[in-house]
Amino acid sequence: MIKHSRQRDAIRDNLMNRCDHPTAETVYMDIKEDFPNISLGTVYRNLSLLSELGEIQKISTGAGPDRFDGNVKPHCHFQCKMCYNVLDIPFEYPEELNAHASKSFPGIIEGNSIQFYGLCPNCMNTH
Amino acid sequence: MIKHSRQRDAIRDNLMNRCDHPTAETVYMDIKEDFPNISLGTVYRNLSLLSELGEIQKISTGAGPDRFDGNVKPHCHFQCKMCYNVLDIPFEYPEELNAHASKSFPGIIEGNSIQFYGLCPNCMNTH
DNA sequence: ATTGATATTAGTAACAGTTCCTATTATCGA
DNA sequence: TCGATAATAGGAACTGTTACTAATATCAAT
Repeated sequence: MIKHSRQRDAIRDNLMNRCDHPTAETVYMDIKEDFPNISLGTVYRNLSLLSELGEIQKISTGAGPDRFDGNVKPHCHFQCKMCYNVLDIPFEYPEELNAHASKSFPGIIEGNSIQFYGLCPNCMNTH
Repeated sequence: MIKHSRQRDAIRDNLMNRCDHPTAETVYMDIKEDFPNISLGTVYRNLSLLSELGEIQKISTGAGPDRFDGNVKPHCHFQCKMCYNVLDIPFEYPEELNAHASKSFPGIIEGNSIQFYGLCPNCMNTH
């Protein structure tokens, strides 16, 4: 049974009201302004819970800490190899991928994640 | 300037002669049979170097340690949510993805990775 | 073959990110 | 208001990985 908690609300709200892809640490620093005593463990615990519940999305990039996304609509991400920033790729998501892959795979495919990498617009211009 | 090393050869060979997606730890344990004194740091260093050189591929899954793949041809991976094993998805890789994404993204897209998740054939049957 | 410059190593310490533990506090149905 | 228990703060512990250092291996020039 899940009980309500003000901290969890704040974490959810923080993610819903931003368009970037913050780390747990970033969310933690932000929420500290309203909850000076909030613990980093609480942030991690609730980010995990919320992503299990499907209210947010966890993005593991392989470079640096995990990111989180309040937008759970399927979409692709891009990580810059230079600044490690994560951006959305705004193109039509290939919805048929799961079905396509299932044909050649004898297990159960529940979902997928597509990530691009390269140079972000910012780093592209300054180097 | 890169100098030859027997340890690096053994690491490369190990990855080339297997079809799974071992972790650094697994490679380390395997190679210990031929190089009892090899250090885990050496394995990590060479796996990084080899993947920078494009001789092998690094797979970051977001669940558990990184995996490595001696097959550098573009292909998709699947990770089981239950046993965390990583498998290949043997379907035609959507080569046009990068070009497609580039149209709607003002940075430079160098590559992508597609990962599926769900239940592997093994876990599907035993649960 | 010997030498010298330096890339690489083994071993270990340090580090980053995350999870776990425990006593205390907040939530919420009865 | 009370009682059961979910959630918390704070910090310790853990996992995967990288960094450090003295010793060793490689290899081009002699």
